[in-house]
Amino acid sequence: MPKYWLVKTEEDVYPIDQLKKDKETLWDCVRNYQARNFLKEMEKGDLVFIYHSNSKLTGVAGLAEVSQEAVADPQQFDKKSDYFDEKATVENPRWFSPKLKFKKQFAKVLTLSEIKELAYMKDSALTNKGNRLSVLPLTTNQGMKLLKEF
DNA sequence: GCCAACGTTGGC
DNA sequence: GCCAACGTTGGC
Repeated sequence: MPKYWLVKTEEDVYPIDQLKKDKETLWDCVRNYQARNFLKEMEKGDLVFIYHSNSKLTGVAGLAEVSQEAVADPQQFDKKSDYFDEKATVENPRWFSPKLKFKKQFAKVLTLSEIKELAYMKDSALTNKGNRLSVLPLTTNQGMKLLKEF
């Protein structure tokens, strides 16, 4: 049974269209411990909703699948990267990135306000107050029902 | 661009 | 370990 997750990306930075073109990408540059821990928990075959935050249309735009479990995020070792972390070493990396494979782009973006009206989405890190986490788990029930909205 | 809600850092 | 100051996220 695959688990369900939701990851955020800004439409300007890495939209679902780009994932579609790339077919597969390393989900890197996440620099938040809670989010990192969820990235490490992802298993091959898990389903991941792609959410556009800070965008013209804020909401769920598509679906991806975990194609490889998390490895050390290479950006943390690259001095020239904005995501360089001087406290991270190859032997003891701090940040991790799974590989995500494009599955589908939804015909329309399911907006945050629409998601908030769905009773089964009432209790999630996405709809609760705060909503700053960029990687979050959904329950199987939420994931399965959300898929049917498209 | 504004602002609420966090998360992180660093002094003590 | 506490907490103020600061930085970031994300909705609007």
